[in-house]
Amino acid sequence: MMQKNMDIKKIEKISRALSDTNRIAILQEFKKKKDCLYCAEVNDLLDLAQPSVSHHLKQLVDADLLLSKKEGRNIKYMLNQQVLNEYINCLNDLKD
Amino acid sequence: MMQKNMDIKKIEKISRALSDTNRIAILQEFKKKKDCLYCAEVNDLLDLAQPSVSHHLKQLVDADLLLSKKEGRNIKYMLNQQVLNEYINCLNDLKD
DNA sequence: CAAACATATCGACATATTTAAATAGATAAA
DNA sequence: TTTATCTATTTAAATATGTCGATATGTTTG
Repeated sequence: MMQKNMDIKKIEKISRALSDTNRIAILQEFKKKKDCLYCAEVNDLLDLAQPSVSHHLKQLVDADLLLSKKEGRNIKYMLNQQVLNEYINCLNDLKD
Repeated sequence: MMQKNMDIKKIEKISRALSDTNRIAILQEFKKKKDCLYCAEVNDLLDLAQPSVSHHLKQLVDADLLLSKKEGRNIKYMLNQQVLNEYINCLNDLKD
């Protein structure tokens, strides 16, 4: 079931997570991969030190835009389509 | 004509404009009003000093989310539905 | 168990953002 | 034209954010 009303603090948090070119690039990378991305792939994607990448991934996870799953010593990330949809719905509600 | 691809810097700028509860509240206020908001109404809406409100409105205008029109000594703001739509389209493109 | 690997956390620094007081500019009213 | 009103800009202070080196934690491999 789709939650229609995100509270304003949640909208702020997601917007802030989206307000960085590195994090947007991470999200866009999901289109190229099937349905998941590994931490190491994100490290290769971005021209940043490992702690910085870790920081950006944490922002996205904390905003619930990404889901993470530990697989041995790797971490798998998946796009949280539901939260992204809820966010888009809130933006659509701004119109009219 | 709808521009489909917003560049990553533009997405960042709009996201950042949306990453503040005061600015989100401003945008949500457009639903209650017919199609425009005056600067003075925004001042009444937010519990902030006038220069702070001016700052937030500038962020929204600089991101092209708001259009402004001078009317005498007042300023009228309108939601830029086209840019909002383009932004939403970019977010939709992240899915699948 | 020891070494190698993957990711997270800490500490420090530089830059950006939010806020408000003071002031400036532009327009309307008296 | 003087005064009041509306909005923007400047300046400064507090807080937040992005970055990386160093290090810690957890996991696999030898």
